[in-house]
Amino acid sequence: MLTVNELAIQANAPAHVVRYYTRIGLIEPAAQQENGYRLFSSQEANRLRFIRMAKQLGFTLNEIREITRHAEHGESPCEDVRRIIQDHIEENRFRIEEMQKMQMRMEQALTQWKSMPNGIPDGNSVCHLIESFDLNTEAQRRQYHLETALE
Amino acid sequence: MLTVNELAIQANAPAHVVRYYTRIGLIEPAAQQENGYRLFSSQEANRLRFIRMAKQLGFTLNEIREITRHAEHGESPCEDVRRIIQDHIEENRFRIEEMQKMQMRMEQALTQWKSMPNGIPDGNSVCHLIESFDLNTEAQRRQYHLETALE
DNA sequence: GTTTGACCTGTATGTTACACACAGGTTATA
DNA sequence: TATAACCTGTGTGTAACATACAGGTCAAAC
Repeated sequence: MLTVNELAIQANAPAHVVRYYTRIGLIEPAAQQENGYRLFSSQEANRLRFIRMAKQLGFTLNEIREITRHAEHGESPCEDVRRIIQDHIEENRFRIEEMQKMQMRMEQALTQWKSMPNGIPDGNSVCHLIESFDLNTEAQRRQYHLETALE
Repeated sequence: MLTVNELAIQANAPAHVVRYYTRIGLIEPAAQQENGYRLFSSQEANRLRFIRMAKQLGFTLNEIREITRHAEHGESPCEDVRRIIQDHIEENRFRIEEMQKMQMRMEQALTQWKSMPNGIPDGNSVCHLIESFDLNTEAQRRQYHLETALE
């Protein structure tokens, strides 16, 4: 039987994460010491390792919960796993694109601001750097055309 | 004077976001109708537009709060603005890389799994598809170090 | 004149995956 | 036996909204 900390070490996860997973019922202690400390079976260590791997693959904890629930009823969760991972791949593609757009906006802003002095705020303006930021400079339009032409 | 909805339209933000920003004190109604409805000045519409713009550039609401607080005290927030966006650019680069790695892992998993039959999980193996996937150990070691380094 | 319906209001709570604080328990060393 | 380091469970805080809820407002239809 493993305590929280021992389980954490075995499954290569922070201890507070073990406590969190226990709290939301993703893993379950097999027994309890008289002092209230939780004790886990080594089977539970396997489950925790599985959870961490699945998380590495981009599954949410709720999805993982679904998968393990299926598995407990003896049904094969693999169809679900394939479907979920397919969804994640598409969602990730979208997210990565969004982040890259954000990166471009930020870099462009920094470039625009290089030649601008720091201003002192009046009542109307908070920060003229941000307020004057122009997404549609000539340089970016050219960049944009280049990108879309490649799609 | 603008109601929540009118302000939302003017600043091109969802109304529930206007309510949220009001609740956390990022914007402030100038007055209140007898029925409790909030009324905003057009200057507040400027501020809201600023907030939305800053968010587009990747600033968090807390950062925006700091910036506007500086501006209210007559201090120029521009230095902070430049520094913050520089930090965000670096952090974002890291995150994009991580996402791309995860994307690769998932695609790799799908390919590997395509050639395998579905299995009925036994007590030990929750889903042999996932467990059989040979996780990129290098990536995981780094992830773990990142997590433990923060403790 | 009232009733229907669309639309609006504020507040409360749910979301995700933890991080941190707290008060107290345990264990090894001095 | 006292002290310090470490561990325990529980409670609350976090970001930035999204959703639900119960009710208010206003114009049009009857």
